[in-house]
Amino acid sequence: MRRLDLKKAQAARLGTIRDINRQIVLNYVREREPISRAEIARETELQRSTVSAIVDCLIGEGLVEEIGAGESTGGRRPTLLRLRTAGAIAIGVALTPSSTTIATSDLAGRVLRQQSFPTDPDPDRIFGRVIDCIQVFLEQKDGAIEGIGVNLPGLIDPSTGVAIYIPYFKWRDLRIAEMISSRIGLPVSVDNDANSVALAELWFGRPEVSNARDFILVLAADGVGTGIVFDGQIYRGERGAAGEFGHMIIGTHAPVPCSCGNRDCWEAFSSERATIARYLKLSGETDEARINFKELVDRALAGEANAGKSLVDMALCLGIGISNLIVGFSPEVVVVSGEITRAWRLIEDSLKQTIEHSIRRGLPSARILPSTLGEDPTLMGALSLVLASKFGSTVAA
Amino acid sequence: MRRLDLKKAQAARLGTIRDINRQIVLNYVREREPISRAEIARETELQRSTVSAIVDCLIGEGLVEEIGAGESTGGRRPTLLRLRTAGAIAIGVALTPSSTTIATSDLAGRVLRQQSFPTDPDPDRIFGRVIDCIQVFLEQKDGAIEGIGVNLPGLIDPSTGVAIYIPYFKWRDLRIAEMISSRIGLPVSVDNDANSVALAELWFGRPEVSNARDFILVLAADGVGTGIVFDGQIYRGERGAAGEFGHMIIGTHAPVPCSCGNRDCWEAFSSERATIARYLKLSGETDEARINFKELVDRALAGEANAGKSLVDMALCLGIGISNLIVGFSPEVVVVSGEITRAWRLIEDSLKQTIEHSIRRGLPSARILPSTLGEDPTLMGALSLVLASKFGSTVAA
DNA sequence: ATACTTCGTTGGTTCTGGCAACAAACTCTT
DNA sequence: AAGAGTTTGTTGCCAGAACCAACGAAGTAT
Repeated sequence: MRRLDLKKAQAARLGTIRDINRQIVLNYVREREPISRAEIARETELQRSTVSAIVDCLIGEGLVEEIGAGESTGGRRPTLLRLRTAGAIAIGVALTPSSTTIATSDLAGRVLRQQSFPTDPDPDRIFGRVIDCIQVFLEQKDGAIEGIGVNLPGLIDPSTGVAIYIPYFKWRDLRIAEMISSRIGLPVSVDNDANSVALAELWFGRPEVSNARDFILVLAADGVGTGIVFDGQIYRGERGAAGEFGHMIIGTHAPVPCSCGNRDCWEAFSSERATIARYLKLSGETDEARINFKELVDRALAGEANAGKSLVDMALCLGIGISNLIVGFSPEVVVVSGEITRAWRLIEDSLKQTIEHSIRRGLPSARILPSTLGEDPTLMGALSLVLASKFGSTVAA
Repeated sequence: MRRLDLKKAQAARLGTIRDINRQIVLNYVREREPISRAEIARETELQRSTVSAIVDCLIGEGLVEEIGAGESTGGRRPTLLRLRTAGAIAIGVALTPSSTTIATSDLAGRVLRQQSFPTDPDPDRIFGRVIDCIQVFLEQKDGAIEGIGVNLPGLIDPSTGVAIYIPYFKWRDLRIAEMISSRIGLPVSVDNDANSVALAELWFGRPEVSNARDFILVLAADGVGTGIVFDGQIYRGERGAAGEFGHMIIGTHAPVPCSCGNRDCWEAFSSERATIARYLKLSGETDEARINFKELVDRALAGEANAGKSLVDMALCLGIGISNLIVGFSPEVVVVSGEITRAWRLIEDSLKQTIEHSIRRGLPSARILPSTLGEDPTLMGALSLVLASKFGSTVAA
């Protein structure tokens, strides 16, 4: 029961009906491959002839391909269809405080080529290198790249492709989309890291997550970011500034200052930086050559008590903020992402315990799951910015 | 860029295109009346002939009517259209802890007949009376009632019409929709008070609010409820349990226990009950015949210092929760509703001050507005449950 | 008066899904 | 082994809705 936005609402033209059905058929192929025309017709209640016409069109566009006949169920064998994944179609750029990763992927989100290097704090130098790297990928011509997705940690306006503020490097108002697009000539989508990881979970996560219409992604990294998915779509708020629940107040005297300067934000308690600070205090180290969070997780997994304890503390703090979000949103699922998920077995209990404890009587809880995106969720996020636009609907319900 | 829900997605049939355009044209008439066919055609970029066909159809259904010719702009004068508001079309039932109000309204949300009585704590008795009252309204036959909307304060599942838990009366699992529908034979929509007031703001609020795609409504009454509007639609979450940010933790030692039993919820600091408790403490009264919150506001408006101070305290507490919501959602607007808005001039500064103070650098703030629905926002909410379904879209974008 | 605008309608065209019939390909029964 | 029955995918025709062009109606400006 949505209220129409008359400024944006597009009246349905003759082609709209086809656009809607094309989108639906494409998504059936994506989610249920291998699948036959007849089965799509049964599920959508479209005529087999209509589905055939649309599939012919999708095959013509190179999005779908036939892969021979399936099993008979008492009659002619169905011709099975799947996504045509030959060749690279998207480039993703994941910029984090420590490193920058660039990769190409096919239509199904499988990474084909990948390259990483340390992130240079000078914006001109790092984006110069990113552009060079993109050009190398393009010259390899193993597919027709249709777009570039970039994510970085901070406040981004995705509609203009401007990075408004990146706290870690103190970058302000970088016109990233324009910078890359003017050199490369391809469309560039830019978004916040947490939002784009949420997008990746929505499109490429495990079914428990990707089939949820409403969920929250909590990305615990150098800061704490949240991505909100509502009705199968990323909620961005005004100027793309939503999802900054990391700055929700949950207490006082955090171990480190938040990127916004305060010491009472959720982020100041639950980020990787906060956890490293706690670990250093626990173990009495004052090593300025700060230990890497990755190493800290490794030590915890190897059984080092102090490392384990600091991760558990992190989980407890994460749990407080998550419980607040569950109470307000009542999402189906909360996904936790970031390096810490490697140590899931060490923290799962603490996390869930805090949450169960503070959920109010009568209100349903939510499932808490670790990220389902494998090695590099942030990279998948960057790629999703491009891939989701191939499958996502701007029109239909 | 929405991800389709294949289980729910309806393929576009031949009639879909007309449904979409019909909805768009109807909403142009609603929002821009008086308006001509030609202007709708210009704005929607549909053909004038197409718009005419759709308008004929809407006139036939009794939703739209012609009201003579408008001004010429150098050629033939346009025929102006408006919503046909003759007769009652909806019945709304607003049940609050103190009183229950029932009213009929026309298509534009204008209240035609209205009746109130104290709310009986016994569910059978109160709903019996509600049903009797509805029947009286129906017998008056001043229109064709198409549906009944009911709201009440608590946890509701709108999809089944069941009141899961109403804290104030300790009602559990009342099948309200069924109860009324089986006696009256009309469709019944049931929802939480805050959600339905948010719906009313979305459809019948001032343009600053109703044209916002994303806003949050904070209903400060016996409890504190929040209604979340995302992308022009009410966000309900799983089992309709979203919007319970009233149970967000914002401190300790609240003046009264929350309806959930704890003393750390936002609601326990900012509700009418909390404010009355503060007032009684300030003024040294211990009168068990509790003062009405309405009276408290009257006294504050009359200049009584203790009454004013307790309202200011309420505003400060409301501000803390609101600032947390702004940081996370970045909504365009936050609407405050409830009896307290009568004293807006007394509390506006305190409210905005808390919020400005805790908004983080770099993040946009939001406009804070008092409810724009006049006398009885809750009643408008109940009516909106029916009216929104006449205009809302389940299909188009 | 005459020319030009704007509005709303009409009749024919085009696009797209619905429908029915059909051929292809396969299974199962006799 | 043959025929009956099923399932799949295609083809040709129909119908609904938007598109388009033309037109009459009703004004305004010269």
